[in-house]
Amino acid sequence: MQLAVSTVIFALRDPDRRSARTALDAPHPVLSLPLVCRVREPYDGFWALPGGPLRGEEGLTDAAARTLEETTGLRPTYLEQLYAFGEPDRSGATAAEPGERVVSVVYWALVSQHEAARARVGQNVRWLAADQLPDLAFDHNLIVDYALWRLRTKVEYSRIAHAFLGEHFTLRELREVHELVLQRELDPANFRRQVEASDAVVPTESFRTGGRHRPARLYRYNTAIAPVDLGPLAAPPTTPEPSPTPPATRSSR
Amino acid sequence: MQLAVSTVIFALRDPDRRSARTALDAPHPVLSLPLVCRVREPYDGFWALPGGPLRGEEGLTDAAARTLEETTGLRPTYLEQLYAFGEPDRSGATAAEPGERVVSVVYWALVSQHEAARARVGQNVRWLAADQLPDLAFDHNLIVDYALWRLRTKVEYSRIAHAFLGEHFTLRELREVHELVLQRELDPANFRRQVEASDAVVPTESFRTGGRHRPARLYRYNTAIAPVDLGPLAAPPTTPEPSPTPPATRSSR
DNA sequence: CCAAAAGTGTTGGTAATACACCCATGT
DNA sequence: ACATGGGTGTATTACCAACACTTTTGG
Repeated sequence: MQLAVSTVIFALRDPDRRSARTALDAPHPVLSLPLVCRVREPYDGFWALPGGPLRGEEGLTDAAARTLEETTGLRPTYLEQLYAFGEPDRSGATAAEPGERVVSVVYWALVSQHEAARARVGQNVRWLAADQLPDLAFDHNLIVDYALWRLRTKVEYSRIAHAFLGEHFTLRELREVHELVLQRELDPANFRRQVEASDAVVPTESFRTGGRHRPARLYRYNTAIAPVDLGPLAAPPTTPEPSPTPPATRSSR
Repeated sequence: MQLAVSTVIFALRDPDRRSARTALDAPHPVLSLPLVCRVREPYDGFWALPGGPLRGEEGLTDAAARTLEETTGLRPTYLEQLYAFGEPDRSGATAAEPGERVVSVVYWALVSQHEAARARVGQNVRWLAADQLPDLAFDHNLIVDYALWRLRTKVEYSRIAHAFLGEHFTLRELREVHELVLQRELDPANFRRQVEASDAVVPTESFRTGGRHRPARLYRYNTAIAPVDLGPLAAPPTTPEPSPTPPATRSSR
C-alpha cells in the first residue's frame, strides 16, 4: 500500500486572450488550478493533481507544501487538509494491469494573483479553469469538485478570500473575489458593512487611483485575527503548543 | 509506514449513579465515548481510540465501520471522516524504542442512546465522559478535542442531532440533545419554530405520556432530506450512484 | 370523589438585529 | 463610472408571556 499526498491549488488568473468570446468581454479573473500531465500508465497523457509520495521524516502538511513547490514552483498563502481518499479501486488498476493500491491525503491551497503569475508552467504543467475541466486522471474530478465545494462554503463563513489578493486591496477587489468564487453578485453596501464589522481588514491611508472614478481606499488584512477557525487544530502540528484557553468546565445544570 | 483507521464514537449516556453528586441532581445524559485500554507498549495501560490497520481490499470508511464494530460491538447511525493525522513523531516512538511510523485516518461516529446501551463493555472497553478525559495514548486527546469541535460546529448548521435519538422523539428530547452538545440552553419557542421550518422532522399522531404534564407530540426524522451536506462526497463511494440533481449549468457572467 | 395546584408542552407577541434592495452624493 | 454612505422593508432571533393538558395533591 502506498500513501501519496496531492494538492488542489486555486488561484484567480486573468483569462487567456484566446478564451475571450468577444473583445468586449470584461476581463474578469477566472478561478483556475495548475495540473500536471501524466507521462506514464495508468492515465498516460491525462491531467492530474500535483503531488507525490510521503517521505520518511516529513509531516503530511510538509509533504503537501513540498510536492506543490517542486512541481509548480508555487508557495501558497493558505494550505489545509481536504480529505483522505482510499477506495481500493481508485488507483486505476485493471485486471490486465493490476497496480498497487494508493491512499491519497489531499490538501487544498490558495495562492495570490501575484504568486500565480510566477508559476512554473510548461509542457507538463498548465493552468485550467476550474469550471471547465476535462476528464482527469484517477478520481481527481471528484476531488476537485469537493475542493471547490469546500472553498465555496468556507468563503461564506471564513476569511480565506484575502489569500487570493496581495497585501493591499480595495473593498471592490475583495468583493470581486467573493463574487467569482460564489458565482453570484453581492450588494456593495452590505458587503462593506459586513467586512468592516467583522474586523477582518483595517483601512490604510492609501488609495488606488487610475480608474476614471473616485479613488478607492486600500485596506490590508488584519493579522491579529485568525483567518479560519480550525478549532483545536489551529496550532500547526509541526509546532505543538498548549492551547491558551482553559478546559471548558461545565457548570451543573 | 503503517496506515491505521480509528474512530471517535459519541453517544449520550445516562450517567453512572456513583458520579451523581446528590440524589437531587437531574439525571441528564452525558456526552461519552467508548475507549479501549492498550495492553502493550507504547502507552501500555493508557486508553485509546478504537481502531486498527487498513485491510487489503476494504475502503477507509469500511475499515472504520469494521474496527468500530469489532472492538465495541456498536453500529453507528452516522459515520464521517474527520482528519488524517500523520506527524512523523506521533507513534510514540522514542530513541530507546523506535516504533514504526503510523498515519491514522480518523473517523467520527454517532450512536443512538438505545444502541449505546448494547455496547460491549468490559475490562478493556469502557465509556468515558467527553469533557473529563484522562491523558490518552498517542495524540488521541487532540483528536478527541477536534472531533468534539466538529460535532459542536456541525450540530448548529446540520441535522446530525437526530443520530443520537431513536426513531420517535419529542421536540423536548431533540432540544436537549442540542443543549447537551452545545453546552448552553436554547429557547423552546424558537427551537420549535426553526425545526418545524427546516422540514427536518415530521409530526406523528402519537404522544409521549407518563410525565405529570401535558403529553408531548412525537416526531420522526424526515428521511427525504439528507442529514448533512457533504457536497460532492454525499454519495458514499461504496455505492456510487449518479446524483439525481442535474449538473449545475453555469451561466457566463 | 372533586377541586386546586403543579408542571411541562405549545403558541403567540415584541424589540433588536441582520440582510436584500434602492438611492444620493462625491470624485 | 464607480466609491462611499445612508435609508427602508423583511426575515431572523432573544426574550417574555399566556394558554393547554395531564398528573398529583388536599380537602
